[in-house]
Amino acid sequence: MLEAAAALDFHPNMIARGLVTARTHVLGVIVHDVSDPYFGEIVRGLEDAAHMRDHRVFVCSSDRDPDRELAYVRALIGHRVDAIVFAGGAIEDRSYRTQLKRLLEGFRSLGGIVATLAPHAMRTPSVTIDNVAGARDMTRHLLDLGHRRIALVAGPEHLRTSHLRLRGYQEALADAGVTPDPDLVEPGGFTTEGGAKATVALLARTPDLTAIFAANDVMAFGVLHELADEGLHIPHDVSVAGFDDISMARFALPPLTTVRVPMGELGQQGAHLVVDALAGRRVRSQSLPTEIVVRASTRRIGR
Amino acid sequence: MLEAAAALDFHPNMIARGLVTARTHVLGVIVHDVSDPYFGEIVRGLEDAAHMRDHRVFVCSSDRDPDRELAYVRALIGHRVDAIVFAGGAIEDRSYRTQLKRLLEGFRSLGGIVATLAPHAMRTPSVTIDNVAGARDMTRHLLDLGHRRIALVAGPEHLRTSHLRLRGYQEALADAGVTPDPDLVEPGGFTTEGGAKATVALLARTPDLTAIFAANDVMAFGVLHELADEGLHIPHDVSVAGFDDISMARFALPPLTTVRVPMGELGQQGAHLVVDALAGRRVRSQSLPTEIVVRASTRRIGR
DNA sequence: ATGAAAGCGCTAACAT
DNA sequence: ATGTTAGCGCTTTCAT
Repeated sequence: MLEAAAALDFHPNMIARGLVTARTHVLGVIVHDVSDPYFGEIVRGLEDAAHMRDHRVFVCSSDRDPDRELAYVRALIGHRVDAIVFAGGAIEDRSYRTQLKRLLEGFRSLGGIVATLAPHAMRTPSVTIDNVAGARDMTRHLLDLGHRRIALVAGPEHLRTSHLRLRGYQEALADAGVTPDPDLVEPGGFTTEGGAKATVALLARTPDLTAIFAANDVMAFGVLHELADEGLHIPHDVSVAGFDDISMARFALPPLTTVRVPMGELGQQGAHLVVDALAGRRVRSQSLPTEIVVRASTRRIGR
Repeated sequence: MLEAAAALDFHPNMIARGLVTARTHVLGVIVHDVSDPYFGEIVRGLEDAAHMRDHRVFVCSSDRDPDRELAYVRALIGHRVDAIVFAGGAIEDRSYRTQLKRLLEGFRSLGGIVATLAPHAMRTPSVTIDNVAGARDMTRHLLDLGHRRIALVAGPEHLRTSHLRLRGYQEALADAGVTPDPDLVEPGGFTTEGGAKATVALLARTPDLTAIFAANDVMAFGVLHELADEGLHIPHDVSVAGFDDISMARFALPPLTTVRVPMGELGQQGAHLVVDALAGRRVRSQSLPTEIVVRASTRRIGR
């Protein structure tokens, strides 16, 4: 009978099944933007592992807009997804947090699972990396290279991930006894455009900088671009470092020194975590290691 | 009563609704790889428009593997998605085509809609660009700049999009009376890695080339990288052009001359097309315009 | 062992 | 206008 079904391309109706089993085999992932390489790679990993374990995934790009994010969460609950995965860092916004919390309580009472792939205050199982350590390591690397005037192109202000990477940078400077200079820190919004703009500001304000650490690779591309535009040579005049190691990073000119974040694995482990939890297995949060990858965009200071 | 529902965070069950209305408000999009910038931007556009019109989207990265693609189509049918959108060009494979055709017949008989955002032989409504014209225009641009030895880093061999872009290149050369040289054409698999490798091969085989046209931007990044590695200056020694205009293209070093494909709009129009069709409106295929965007990676030949 | 029936949460068609 | 009921395609329970 099963062969007959297969031969006739009979497709059992997951919708009907979902109604009775209360399991839809669908996961929702909320990202800032799927077309951002960082999130694209996470979604790809998540999708792969989910597909392997017979689950489908809804992509939801929120642009970090609280209302849009909430609207997506409501829609996902309406579709009775089995789990919601928050891929990006928490948006620091009081009203958003309260509303989200309420929604998620309802979702959980429906049997839903929530997980995060980035720093959140919520007590949900998560797969993350240590943002503070990553930023500290890279800053230390720059320090070891002899740099003292190290600028940071930071992430968006209201984002937890930004705070953590900023803290890592500050900690490394403090450890090395370098006086922190607020003028050396400029937010770049985690966009290439923003990275370029921040570079303009930094160059004007602190022309004595010798290195620029961008809190993500996408911004580092903007830094590289702007510096080249100014006729500055990298790494001769200025060293540049990024964070994430998106696949384009090694093809930047010059190839970008960066903190490798295993985005694909973050997504995969995230999928496994929620599917395991749905199967009733007890799951635990984990932290994946980061690693400095030194390429040609950074160099020892000085002649 | 409705207010009470809203206040209590009551989320009507779309699953149950789907069972009776035979509409799930879910779209499936099949892409080569969400983490590829080209597809990432398409998915983003599709998702935006779908979300606006109250539909959710399943992402399915097939890696252009026929079996994986077929498996995804089966899964999507099982989930009774309202529509399946094929974002990538047709895979030229006999057995795959037959099987796909059968599956889609079943899907249609269930009331499903199929659409494509790239060249396919299927007679489905589509939103596309003219790949031949785009490649012809760019080749002509290079020709106008005085180039005669123009290499092409082509796409994967079994892909319809590759054939079309190759044809545009060939047509422009023929129009200009330039003898085509098969040695100037090397496939690069539509990956950055492949673009770099193709460059190595081309440089060895045809050292007299003065321009390299990569059939997509992702490969152009590899070309740029490899050329820089060889100590060649762009555009002084070699002009480089791409295709797609992914958001990183203007931040390449030097900024990449390319054929602008409106990926986001492709996705948006794709979503509107299928949602309109689902609403019973009669829809028609459309072709979106491409445009040459000249940046710093190409220059007039010459001494 | 196999088969019949109830019910998941909705919508639509019906009756009041 | 309102309320009631049948049924969507499955799984699960219960009777045979």
